Amino acid sequence: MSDKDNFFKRVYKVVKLVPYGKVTSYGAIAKFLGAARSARMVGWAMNASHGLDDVPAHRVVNRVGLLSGKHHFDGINLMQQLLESEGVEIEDNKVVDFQEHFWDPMENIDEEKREDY
DNA sequence: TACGTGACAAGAG
DNA sequence: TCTCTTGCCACGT
Repeated sequence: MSDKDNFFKRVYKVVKLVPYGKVTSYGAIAKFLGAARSARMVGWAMNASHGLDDVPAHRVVNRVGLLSGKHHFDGINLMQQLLESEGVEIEDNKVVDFQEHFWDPMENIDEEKREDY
């Protein structure tokens, strides 16, 4: 399964699982995919996800909750607006109460399903 | 074919 | 505690 799908597609699968009103980090996704030190690749995957309507890239932020990818959205505030519409407060390009909104794939995707990634 | 780039994270000093 | 350096690897030129 994962052999056929490239790293990007695996990233997309995880991002799609992020629930409404929640956010996760590049590192968390990278770690989940077994490439903890390849968080940069997750960023690349997000960059390549433009045009893919079903990939909620706005729910992916860096480890401190910073919206480091906002400039890659059509509008500078689009990412913020999308998150706020989901109930996630943003202040200074940063997620307020990041810990409260953080969704960790390592803890929310059961092991059996992980093998599918 | 080869090299530089990149929306990050973690460890070392 | 803060800053710098290294690791990672697919994609574009």
